[in-house]
Formats: sequence, structure tokens, C-alpha cells
Amino acid sequence: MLARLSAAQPRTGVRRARPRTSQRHQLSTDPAPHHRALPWLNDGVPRWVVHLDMDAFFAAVEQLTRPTLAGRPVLVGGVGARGVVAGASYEARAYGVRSAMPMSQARRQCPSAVVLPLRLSVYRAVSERVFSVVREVAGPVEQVALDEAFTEPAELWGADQAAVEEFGMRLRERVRRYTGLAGSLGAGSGKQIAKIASGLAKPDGLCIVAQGREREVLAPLPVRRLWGVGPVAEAALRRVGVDTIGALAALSVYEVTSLLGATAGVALHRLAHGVDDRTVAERGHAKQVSAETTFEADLGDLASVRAAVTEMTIHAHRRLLTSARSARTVTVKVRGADFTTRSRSETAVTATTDVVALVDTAQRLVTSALPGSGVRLIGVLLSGLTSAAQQSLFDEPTRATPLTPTTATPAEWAEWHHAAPTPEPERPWRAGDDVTHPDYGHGWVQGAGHDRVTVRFETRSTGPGPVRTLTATDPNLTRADPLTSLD
DNA sequence: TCTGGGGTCCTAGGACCC
DNA sequence: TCTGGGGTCCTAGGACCC
Ligand SMILES: [Mg+2]
Repeated sequence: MLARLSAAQPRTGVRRARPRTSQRHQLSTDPAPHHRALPWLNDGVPRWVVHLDMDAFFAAVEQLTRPTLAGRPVLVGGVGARGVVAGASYEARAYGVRSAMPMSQARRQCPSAVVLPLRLSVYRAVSERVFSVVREVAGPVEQVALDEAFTEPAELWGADQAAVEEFGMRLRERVRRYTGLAGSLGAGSGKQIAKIASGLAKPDGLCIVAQGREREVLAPLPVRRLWGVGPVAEAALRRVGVDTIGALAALSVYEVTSLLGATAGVALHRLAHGVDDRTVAERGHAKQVSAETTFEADLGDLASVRAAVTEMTIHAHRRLLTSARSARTVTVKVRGADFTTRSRSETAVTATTDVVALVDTAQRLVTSALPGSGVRLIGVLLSGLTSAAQQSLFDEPTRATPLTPTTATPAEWAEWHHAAPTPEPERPWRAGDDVTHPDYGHGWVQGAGHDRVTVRFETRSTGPGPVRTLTATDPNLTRADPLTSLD
């Protein structure tokens, strides 16, 4: 088997060498004989971890369900003054837009972009479809985000590289057929190298790193590409002249740990050497649930802060209930106008699902976390979670509350806790809203204002649809379930 | 109109127990 | 009575992931 290119070539060469239409990207060939018996390879039996990462996922879902957007720059994220980019289509990335960039900056760099709010319910539905396809083909899946997951297929145990490649192509095609979306796939002897490989395969590609060639592939890459190296670790390494993973691998464990701490240092030293025996396993229960919000303008009075604390506690509590858990620890998080963040937490003797108790604790905690100036963000985090059912066997009965979460509306809760009433969902049309019309069908709001609303009527299956401008108060125009756009 | 929201894991100090 | 070491839990802060 001939390598399309050697792993020792510079990275830019890797990128350029791949034809635009290629779906195969062979990074290196069979392992050299002296690499076969590396100790972490199960006595020489190849271990194949596969990483699937959907391409520009949020933006791609928008382009899929709103066909007019295909081929156009799309930004998904916070649309308010303080929003950031959560997803950008490749067309938008060409303008230098990146995830986590302030939306205001992204708009400046890419004025032609269509800017849309997140539709998490749609992304979640598509994500479930993607990874149930993967689960069918590959077995247990460790999902690490809505759009990416690891798997270690039993059928690839001890397989040669050609079999892995065949498997990868099959999986990618299946995902495309059932979801209409492209995902890039990487495979290698461990999670780190598989994830690096999927990154090299992007967009819409496949990349397999031969067993024993991990270090060669990693060496020229910047340290930032390693899982666990963020801005701080990157800066610390740069200060001592370490820019690439190869340079990191050349340091002693002692040097790395003294720079990055004991745990991270040992882990990163091993990863830099291509040593990665972390297992692939389905994720269990979440260890915490939280809700936080950043205000359009900083809050300046205690009453608004208290209202927000109640609202965030109720929000987190709702998810606590849907996951059938109870919480022992409440943490309140407060970010001031100067962006410094303070948190206060309290752990009770027993776990609870009682929202009144949770709100009381949160309200007690927040007062000691307030900054001198305005409040930018309020968050409430519930942790120390146990199964609510299991808990009820041992706990004294939940104390009587005047309103239970099942009988009270959020507005009633807000009133009980002296919070401002939650604004009615009756709000003007906004770009990105899903709508339906008896004559024109399902659509989405492109723009609104001056008593007019511009709607694009289309879903995934309609192809690019017509745009119509209606009066904002048109009784025929009503809100619709975003999931309908998947039809 | 600088800097979202939902998570995981680590560190370090003090309390407390043995 | 004094000193000390180890383990665990709690709290606050922070790095990092997408
Ligand atoms: Mg992705």
C-alpha cells in the first residue's frame, strides 16, 4: 500500500495534497516493523479508536433545513449585543470568523452573513439521528458533544488499516444518507490521535493514522492541537520555546509537570509521545446541571438580581426533575461588569428536589457574591446529584411547599419569590423564528420591523422556497415547532 | 455595542477524623 | 501533651472542552 504522502511532510503539504473531491485521506502506511510491538498496543494487536466529527454542525443543520442558506455564509449564536458565535458555515469561516468570537466582530468581518439564533431542539434531534446510526454500525458510542463522538468498534479489533478505511467510508456514507450531513472521520490507536485525524480530514474527509506512526503525525502540529492544551498552557510552553508537539515530546516529564502541573503534565507528556490508553465508554449521568444568563445590560439593583437568581434556579431545577435527580449542593455564580466571577456554594446534609429550598439557598448565597459594580451574569449550578427515586427511600418527606413545581407556573413562582413577572412569550417576530401559514406552509423569519415581516417558506424537503413579506399582525402567520423544518 | 452556555476535571487550603 | 501524617469532604477559583 502506497502512502499518498508521508507523515513527515509539512502540514501545509498535507492540506494541499488532498484533492478537493477526495473522501479518502491516507496519512501514512503500514507500521514500520520496529513499531509493531509498542507496549501500549496490547502486545502488538492494533487498537482502533474512531472519532466522528460533524462538519460545521449547527450551521450545516441550518443550511439543511433552510435550503436557501446552502452555499451562503451563516452564523449561529447569540444575536444580542453580547452574543458570541457558536457555529459558522465554511462560507463564513472564509472571512476569518471562528467559534467563540463575539458576534459583533463576526458581523463586521462578514457583513453578508445570515445571523441566526441557536435552535438547540433541532440540533439535538439531528444529533440523535447521527449517533443512532453510528451506534447501529459501531456499537457503544462515547458522545463528547452534540456533534462529535468516539467509538471503538468490536469488528475492528486487530483489523488492518484497509479494513478500518473501508469501515470509515461505510460509516460516513451511512450518516450522510440518513441525515443529509457530512461528518469527518478519524481513526487511530487512541482517542487523541483519532480526534487529531478527524481534524486533519476536515471538511468531509477521512483520515487514518497507521499504528506506530502517531509521533510522526503529531510532531509538526502546534501544541494547541492537543486535548487539554488551551491558551494558558500554550503560553506557558511558548515561554520556554515549545511550539510544536514534537518539541513538547522532547521535554522530560519533570519539565512538563513543572510547567503544567502534575496531572496535566504527565498526561500531556504521554499524549505528545502518542501514548493514549484511555478507554471509550458511553457517558453516564451528568454530574451537575446549571443555568446561567448574561444580561443585555448590567443589572444595577438587588431586586433584578434576586429575580434572575429565582429564574435561573427554576430553570436548573426543571432540568434536575427531567433527569430524575436530586441535588445536595447549590452554587451561585455572579459575574460583575469588570468580568470577574465569584461563586458561593452550600452543601446540604441530604439531597433535595424541593425548588423552594433550592431558591432559598441560592438567594442566601447570592448576597455574599455581589460585586461592587453592576451584575453582568447570574448562574445557578446544582451538583452532588443522586437519583431522586433512590433518594426518596432514605429521606424524610419533602417539606410542604405552598406551590409545587408541577402546580405552579414560572410566573407564580416568580411572584412567590418577589421576582419580576416573566415576560409573556408574546413578542415581536425575530429573525430565525419558525412560522407556519395555512397557504404557504412552514417557513422562517428572515427579517422583521416596521410592522412587516419577511418570511422564507421552505423546509428540508422543499428545496429553496419563496420569500414573502406579510404584515406582522397577519393572523394567518403563527409560531411553529422548529422540528417541522426537518420534514 | 469584546468576551455565551452547558459541561468536566484539577488545585489548594482548611476542617475534621483516625 | 505535643507533633505529624494520611484520607476525605467542602469551598473557591480556574483551565479547558464544544
Ligand atoms: Mg464539528
